[in-house]
Amino acid sequence: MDEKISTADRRAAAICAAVRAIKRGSFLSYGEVARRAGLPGRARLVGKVLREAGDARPKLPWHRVTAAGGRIAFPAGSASARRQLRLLAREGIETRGNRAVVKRRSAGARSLDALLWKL
DNA sequence: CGGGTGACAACGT
DNA sequence: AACGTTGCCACCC
Repeated sequence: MDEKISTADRRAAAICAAVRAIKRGSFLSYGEVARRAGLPGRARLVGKVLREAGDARPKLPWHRVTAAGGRIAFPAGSASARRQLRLLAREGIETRGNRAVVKRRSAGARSLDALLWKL
């Protein structure tokens, strides 16, 4: 049975591999996972793959994948969001509201919009 | 073939 | 920090 391996399946496999490669205690954004899987620009595909993998691959560390800037992709307060936050916290990742705290490089980069808002 | 949709990202206001 | 827009790509009607 020479199963034709569709590109979709090949991509899904690459994405799962990239997710499995995320070390315990750290996390990556969808875009970054896509890039590491050799699929730059396919962040949305990562989301789709993880959603479907949820039913079939309970071992996959899906909780280590966040939206840009550590934001949790699920609606704040939803069961899924709380589940993900709990799993991250359990690995020692600091969480704040509906996000995983990203290591800051410096404190001065946000002046721009902070101004607009604040005043 | 055209339009809607989504566990996204980047940018502007 | 919070929305709205646009770009993006794979899928499904």
